[in-house]
Amino acid sequence: MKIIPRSFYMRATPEVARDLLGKKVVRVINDTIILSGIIVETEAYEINDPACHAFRGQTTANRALFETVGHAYIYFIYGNHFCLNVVAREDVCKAGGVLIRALEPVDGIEIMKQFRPTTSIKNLTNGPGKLAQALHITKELYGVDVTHKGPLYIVSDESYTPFSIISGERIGISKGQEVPWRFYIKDNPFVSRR
DNA sequence: CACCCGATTATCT
DNA sequence: GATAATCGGGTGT
Repeated sequence: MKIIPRSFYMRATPEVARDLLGKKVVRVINDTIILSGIIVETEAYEINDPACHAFRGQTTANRALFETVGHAYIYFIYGNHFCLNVVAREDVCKAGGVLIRALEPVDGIEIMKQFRPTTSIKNLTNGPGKLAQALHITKELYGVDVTHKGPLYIVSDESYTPFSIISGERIGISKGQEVPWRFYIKDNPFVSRR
């Protein structure tokens, strides 16, 4: 259970997206409450891709995508939901990030249910807006460094069962469907769509 | 400042 | 599977 170093995120965005599967997102609230989940679904977005928020250049809202890798890029969408990305790209790329689309809940499940009341645990973190709500991820965490201990960071979890990876078209976009930059763990019940 | 729309979700049928 | 809800940010006037 080690924190993933910044160098991990300094590679081509789709590679990082694929390799984040099976890693663990840890959310610490008030230095005491620990919530965590295994990443089971991701998508890659980089600047030369019309579906990427950075495609039309840097703005106040997307600036994190252009800054140092290994930080959180969080955005608010459809008037309701926050979504979590981790900034990741190789040197030659000006901006890029990995959208965390779904988690398999591990620690603090009862607390997650308080942030996001739901009858079925399967409905707790199986979508980008859902997991942000369950882990209490808001714009306050914008730009947080996930390569050091703090309110939000990502670790490796060697005990997680080996799995197969499937890639395909990204979900919910109107441009850039050609590239297969969505990655998910085969047969995992917490993947948002199959 | 008005207009447009989106990397979603819940709630129907 | 179809669709309404909902609102901040980007764009252009």
